Amino acid sequence: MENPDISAKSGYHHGNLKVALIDAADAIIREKGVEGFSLREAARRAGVSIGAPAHHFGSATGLLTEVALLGYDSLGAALNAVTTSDDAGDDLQRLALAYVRFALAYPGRFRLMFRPDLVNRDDPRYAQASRQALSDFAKTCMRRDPTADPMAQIFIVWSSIHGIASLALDGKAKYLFDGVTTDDFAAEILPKLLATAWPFGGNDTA
Amino acid sequence: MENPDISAKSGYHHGNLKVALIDAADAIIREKGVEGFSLREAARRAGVSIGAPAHHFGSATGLLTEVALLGYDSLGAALNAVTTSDDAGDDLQRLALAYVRFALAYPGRFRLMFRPDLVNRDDPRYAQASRQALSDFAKTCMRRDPTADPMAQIFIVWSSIHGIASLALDGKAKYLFDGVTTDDFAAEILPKLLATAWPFGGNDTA
DNA sequence: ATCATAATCTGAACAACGCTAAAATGGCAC
DNA sequence: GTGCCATTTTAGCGTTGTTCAGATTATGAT
Repeated sequence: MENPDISAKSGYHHGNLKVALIDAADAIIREKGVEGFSLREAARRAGVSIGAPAHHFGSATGLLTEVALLGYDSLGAALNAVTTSDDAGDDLQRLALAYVRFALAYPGRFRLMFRPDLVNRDDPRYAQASRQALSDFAKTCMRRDPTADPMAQIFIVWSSIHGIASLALDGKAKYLFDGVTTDDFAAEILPKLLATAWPFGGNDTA
Repeated sequence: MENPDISAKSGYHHGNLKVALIDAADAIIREKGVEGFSLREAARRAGVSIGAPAHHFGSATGLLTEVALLGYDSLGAALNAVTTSDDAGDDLQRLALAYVRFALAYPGRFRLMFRPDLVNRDDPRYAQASRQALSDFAKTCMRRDPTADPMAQIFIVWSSIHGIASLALDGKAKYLFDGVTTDDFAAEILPKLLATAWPFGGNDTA
């Protein structure tokens, strides 16, 4: 199931244990969600003893922080991959779509990224990674309405997107839209929703 | 700290163990957050053996579900307590303020209510409680714009509010608004933010 | 009042977890 | 080769949720 050449180079020393553990943790979270993760199972999957991770990460939080950082990287990449135009409203709409689809495609990663109890947010790389992931997003916000207070605008728009992602991930969309599958929501309902009911999509100050 | 007459009626039988455990769990969550909760400590606080809760709730999830249900009740009460006017936009704004303030005032309860791994959402009372809590809110949404698709509108507005609450609770407001305390955010910044940058506050279709 | 039955609670056991520290092992510079 | 240092193992501690046999109390029928 996983990349076989990641684990076990040879002998007593693993050679690549740090990234092997991160990969194992990410895989567990993808398969069984954040709550299904355990440090011991990550060690097991990496083919190593239960005390080994401590040397590289100190604690479970240390390992999960690395996974969360990768999560922010992949979110940033997903947002960075959306096509841009000269209409900031359209761009914002596509960014929102990508944000929510990322959450639905990688629910474990996404949940982990916003779990302050599982992640060490004092790590300076955390602030850096989250800032970086949302940079395109922030730029587009300000391009859409340069007159508005930047912080206020970004916070409000981000909140809206993040709320949609969170509630959709928690199955509230299913609950409101009467038994629609996650795939249908991401493919059909969500784009329509963003195009019609979402107030940040149009070009207000063209 | 807790209500003393809740625990321990007399002798072998507790007499009121079910609600005593719910109260204990709620208190733990208030003091130490959702992650600080443990079934054994709830039993300890109720002055009862570690196996006792199982009889009433089956599992930890069972007990936490009861706490979450009370959480929805208190959220519904908080939303129900906001003053209403003939301007649906203003009302929506006040409801949003109350929603976010509830999340900031009861962070443990709020987080628990949206943790599918800790709560049994198949319990029919769960859907009922969450529907009930948001009923005022849904009504005001439709009063504000009767022409819009009800489900779409409610989902979008609720998402926005919920996102603000979640991000503020996670300290992202602190991160965006440069070292502001939670109290300052709730008292000063948030009302201003909702009045100016929030797109659902004004009376669009008066 | 007596007694069977149901409800309630105890206490011990089990498997799993995160974390810690001492010991063992292997690679590497010298 | 030898000694040092990073790495990994192993064993142990304290904690958790869950299960279950048995003890205790309440209830309701007779």
